[in-house]
Amino acid sequence: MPELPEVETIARILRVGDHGPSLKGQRIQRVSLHWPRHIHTPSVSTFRRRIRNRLVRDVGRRGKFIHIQLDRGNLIIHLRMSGDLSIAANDTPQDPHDHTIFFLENNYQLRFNDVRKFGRVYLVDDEEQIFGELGPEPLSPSFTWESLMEDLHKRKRRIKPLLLDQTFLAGLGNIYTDEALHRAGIHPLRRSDSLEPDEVQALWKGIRDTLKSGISNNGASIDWVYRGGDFQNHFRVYQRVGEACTTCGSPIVRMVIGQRGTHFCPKCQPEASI
DNA sequence: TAAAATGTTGGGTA
DNA sequence: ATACCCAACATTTT
Repeated sequence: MPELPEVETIARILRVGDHGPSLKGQRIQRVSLHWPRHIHTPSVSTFRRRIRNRLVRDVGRRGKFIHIQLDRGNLIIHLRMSGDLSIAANDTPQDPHDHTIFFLENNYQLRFNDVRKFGRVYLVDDEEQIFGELGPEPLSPSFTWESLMEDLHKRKRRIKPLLLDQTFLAGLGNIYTDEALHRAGIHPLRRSDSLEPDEVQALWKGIRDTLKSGISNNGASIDWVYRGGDFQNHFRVYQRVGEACTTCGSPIVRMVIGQRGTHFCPKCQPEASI
């Protein structure tokens, strides 16, 4: 479940606990690797050695990355398409897709479940090794509509793929990008440097409102991956092809842009003046 | 059955 | 250097 609100929801659960202990304050005894290619940095053997006996100081998020601060170094995890993290007691039966398991001192485990195996795990001294290339955090106070307009006008790209580019803005994925563009009334093929100030303001607000709504609903739970999130019931365009636009009633359409399915309302997001 | 799925990355073209 | 396309990664679902 990989976009900003889902990652934020998972990070919060790890940080404060849910119906069980939190990860914060726990010590990692060892790691069990059933799909060693999960480990991206450093080498698998070095990773095994360096993760032992590390104490978890805090858990946070940057873009779509989970950031686990240790007493020495940083454990950083990207869930990609199908990853999920949970804390489970040792005696809770494992799922066949629990590929990377961290054993904790309190007889619990941090389990990285990942059906499609696209996820990645990093252990680095300086988190900027991983976060350094990321664009701004959309919910941070330093992300303003003026800064967004400045960045948009530096480029000449179609707005949808640009918003998906994590070096441009960190955290948006396919669902929240489509939802944000609909809220802003902007066609996904519009050129970034063609957006007028009032459109940029609407986009800025659309992005932030969509993400905040996603977070307050604990993210979206779709397909076979379920986490208790509810945002899938609030989609206005995503996977609603042929259904009525919540604003004007027109049928939602789908097209492929930059190899990603893209959903929008042709009336509320007019193609005119692309 | 072929297509598509919440993501990224590397390679190639213009 | 910028913009864009395609394939790849691995698995499941429609």
